[in-house]
Amino acid sequence: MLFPMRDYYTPGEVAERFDLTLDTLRYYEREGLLRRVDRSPSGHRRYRADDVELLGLVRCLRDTDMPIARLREFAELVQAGDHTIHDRLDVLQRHQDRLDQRIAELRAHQTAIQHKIDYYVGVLADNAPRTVEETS
Amino acid sequence: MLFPMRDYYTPGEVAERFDLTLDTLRYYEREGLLRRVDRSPSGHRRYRADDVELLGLVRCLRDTDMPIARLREFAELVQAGDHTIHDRLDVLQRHQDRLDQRIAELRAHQTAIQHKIDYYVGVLADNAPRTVEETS
DNA sequence: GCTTGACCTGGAGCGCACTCCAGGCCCCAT
DNA sequence: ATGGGGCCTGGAGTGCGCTCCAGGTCAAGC
Repeated sequence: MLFPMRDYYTPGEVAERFDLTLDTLRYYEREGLLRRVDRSPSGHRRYRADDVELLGLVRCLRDTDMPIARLREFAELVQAGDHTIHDRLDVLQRHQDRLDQRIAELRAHQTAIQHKIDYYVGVLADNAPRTVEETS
Repeated sequence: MLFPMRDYYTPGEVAERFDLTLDTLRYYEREGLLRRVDRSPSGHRRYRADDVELLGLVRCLRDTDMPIARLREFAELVQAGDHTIHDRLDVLQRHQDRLDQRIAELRAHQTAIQHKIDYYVGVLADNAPRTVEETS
């Protein structure tokens, strides 16, 4: 099994699972995106299953361009306890709405770029036959 | 008319049209995203219709996250003349492909986030009725 | 006992895309 | 003639999100 169910995970395991560097992992912790992670007797980090789960969500949100500052706010809600679930939902739902907008925007721009492509293709089509004639 | 057909446009007009600052406009020129723009006798920039058109495309590509460096390469192709149209098409088509990928990625993450939202909604649904009983 | 490898810390550095600033010029309206 | 607006320049500064580094600790294997 690539990522077995266990009590604790090492930094290396977690970094590999989410394709993050150790530096980024520590950076996220410093920035308050994760709670202060447990340590082994020798001081090495030990990520619990719920750290890993939160990190999965963090990764998802970062990959969809949620800024670190908002992720920190979300993480603070998570730490504050179950009574913040409504607020968390709010954060996530707003993010989804922004994502809808962003996707629509990308699509619109993509259409505009396609028009430019079509225009260029037209230019090539107008020129290519002439080139064929010239070379024949 | 908001943006009349004219020989030249002022920096202010162009900035407003594309919702860019004058600083950004100058920055783009410095970075080679536009050719060296014409000047009035007093040294003020005068954007021609084709500057404006290219800027429109630049805006589109930037808004879809094409990095400045690649935009510069594209702008160099534009300046190099009509024989680069094939290369320009290549740049644009690759960008469209990346955009397809990016949109698919955003959608996938959005689905994952939706699962989290649904989970939270479930938690609220499990708790709310109990709260109602308690308060009645 | 020594090396290797995974990890630790605090802090500096980086790349990108702007963004801001001081000091100056020209032109037009009052 | 004076004041304001719009623009000019070169260069410094900003914010974000990492990323890198030096110097150190610890545990396991040869």
